[in-house]
Amino acid sequence: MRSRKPRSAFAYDALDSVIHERARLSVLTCLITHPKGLGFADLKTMCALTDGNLSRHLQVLRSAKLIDISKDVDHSRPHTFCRITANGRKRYLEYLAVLEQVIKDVVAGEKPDTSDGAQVPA
Amino acid sequence: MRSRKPRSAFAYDALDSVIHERARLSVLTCLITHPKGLGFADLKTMCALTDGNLSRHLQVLRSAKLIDISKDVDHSRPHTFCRITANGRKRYLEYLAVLEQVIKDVVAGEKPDTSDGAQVPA
DNA sequence: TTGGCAAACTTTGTGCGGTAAAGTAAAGGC
DNA sequence: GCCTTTACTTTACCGCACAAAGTTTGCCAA
Repeated sequence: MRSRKPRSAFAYDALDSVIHERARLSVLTCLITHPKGLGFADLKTMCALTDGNLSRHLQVLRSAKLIDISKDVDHSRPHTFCRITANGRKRYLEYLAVLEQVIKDVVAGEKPDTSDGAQVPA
Repeated sequence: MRSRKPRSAFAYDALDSVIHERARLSVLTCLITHPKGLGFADLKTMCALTDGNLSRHLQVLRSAKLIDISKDVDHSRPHTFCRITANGRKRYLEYLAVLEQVIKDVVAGEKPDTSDGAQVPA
């Protein structure tokens, strides 16, 4: 049982830094729950981001191949439409699995009663 | 039901940026699962961090009052010992709750079969 | 007894990247 | 016709993560 975990069991190096950033985590979570895609203004509101901020993060997500961006015109207004790619969905779910692992690690190790910390032999 | 969520439902602004950083998340997860505390070398190995990197993050965690650092001498060697504070535990668990919320949001919105994204009316 | 090597950190420097502020463009009222 | 609003993009700053170099102390070997 002890041999199962490598010594660096808490390294979490699978935590994709592109996704891990708060604003981008927010955007991607929006997009994965809205597979039809979302417009710029929708994302801006849902994620509570400023225009520039969102624009920048969308660029990062696109160059990482996590989202697709299409620009069309709606009611003679520019309209930027974003949706998550298949690869993006895959990588996002892998990222989520790491988050679940973190939670599992904590739940497994939490001992609420040991305020003196006298347990946990090694 | 729709009125329950604010418009910025995916903002996750409770995601504490001090904790969210990968290295620090790693360190804190180590410490919360080891309430007796851990030494510098232990943390370094478990979190797969370099000396300088760990040192820096420990300073940040301490000035945020999330951990206590005590320096004693063990076998006439300096020994830095870290343990999570009560406040640190509280804030870490609040952070974890946000992660769980992210997962819940995704699970609630995920529709694995809609590869064409034709469902989800609004 | 000192010279080197290693353990255990700390300090310094650099570059990336998140954020905000300013800029652009076009529609639509007044 | 100008001023505001929507819808973004670009630019600039600055804080922070990371790594590389520095420091201190102990131990072994010659």
